[in-house]
Amino acid sequence: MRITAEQKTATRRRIVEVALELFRTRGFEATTTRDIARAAGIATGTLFNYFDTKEGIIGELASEAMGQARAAAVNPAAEATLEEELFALVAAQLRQLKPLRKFITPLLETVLSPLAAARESVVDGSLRVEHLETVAAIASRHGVAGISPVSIQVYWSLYTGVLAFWSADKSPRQEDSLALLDQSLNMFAAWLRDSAGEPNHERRLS
Amino acid sequence: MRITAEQKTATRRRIVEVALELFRTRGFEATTTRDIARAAGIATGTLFNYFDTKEGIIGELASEAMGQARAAAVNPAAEATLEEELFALVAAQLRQLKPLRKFITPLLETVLSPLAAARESVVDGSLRVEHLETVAAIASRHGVAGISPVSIQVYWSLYTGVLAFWSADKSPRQEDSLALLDQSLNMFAAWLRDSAGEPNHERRLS
DNA sequence: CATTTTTTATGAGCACGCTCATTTTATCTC
DNA sequence: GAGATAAAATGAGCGTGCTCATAAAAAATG
Repeated sequence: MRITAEQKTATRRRIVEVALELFRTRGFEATTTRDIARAAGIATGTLFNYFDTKEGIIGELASEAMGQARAAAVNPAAEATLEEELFALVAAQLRQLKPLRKFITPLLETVLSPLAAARESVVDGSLRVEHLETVAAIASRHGVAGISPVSIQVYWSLYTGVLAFWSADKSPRQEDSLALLDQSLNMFAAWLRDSAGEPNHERRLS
Repeated sequence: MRITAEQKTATRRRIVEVALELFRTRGFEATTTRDIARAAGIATGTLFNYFDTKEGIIGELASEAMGQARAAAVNPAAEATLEEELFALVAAQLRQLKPLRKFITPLLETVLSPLAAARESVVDGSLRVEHLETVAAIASRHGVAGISPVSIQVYWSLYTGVLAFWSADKSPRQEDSLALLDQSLNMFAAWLRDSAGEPNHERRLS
């Protein structure tokens, strides 16, 4: 790695860190990109050489947190059920994301929201893809291989619902979010098992 | 109703209609509030005497569509199941919202998204409340009275998931969205019945 | 080293949604 | 109807996220 390359990553880190500090103290909307640039000692335009959008900065933070959560949740407790493993994964995510909780809403909107699923990659959606791959891997380890696209979409609805609820959860330690997660996953796992071979009974618009 | 009051509602209608036309032809983001004002023959500032935000304009359109859907779905087919009635309601909504489908994303983000649930009423959230009341009424008519807050939240996750998917659905007549809706509601209704008296088995963060 | 080429930093400037002091128009009072 | 009061319309202007022509710095080439 060359000297300048080191400087580049150093600048990138500095941006992320001063931004986190500013977001924490003043909130996301109240922090301008000019503020961040000034605090990082660079010009406004330079900021956008490092991140495409303001949301991208939180995206980086969230991305790191997600990676750590995935690592923390590789818990091969042999007797764990599907829903227990999924619960452990998402709970780990919430724990890692906790410092970002208060101002993660804009990120959820652009990256994680169901709305981002088919959007023309305003942001690259790798967070989504990676998470769904992890989930699929866990599911197939529990004998539920090749989940149908619609099942995946159902899971995504529930998952983003939990994240959204959590980001605004007023209960002391966000235990309401954990309850929601628990129920969502129980329902989902039970349904996955039940409807394994069932035919689709579709309905039509009249 | 006085003459000027009539003029006010006329202006309001005109705004909504020219906005719809512009959104349809150029998209939501590409249409500026200045464009809308000019097309409606008023000043930019005047536009904001009628609507708080640009999204509020679609909000009005969506609100009308939702009302019509509710009216259209009061179908007292005596032998309909819970999931069938819910399906009819949401399918009617999708039908009514269809003209707005391509540019409804910003509205979903501000009003319908799970993220809006606990947000400090940036928009008034009446769409959410009204829909959940309708759902609760349908449920209690099927013997599922007093749904728990967490069940409501689960429903909301699924519902917004469907809307979001639908808004970007590439299938010819959005039949993929209907399949998702069908599966989501089947799962939800089955779970509601099963977990009627079951105790919550919560888990904790370690 | 001198020179060329490539990469990175810069900040004035753009277009946007939205505001608000001011002006215009409508309504009320006598 | 003249004057006073209230309501509505106006558009210059604000602060925002982000762009892009230009300048500075670094790397490559001989």
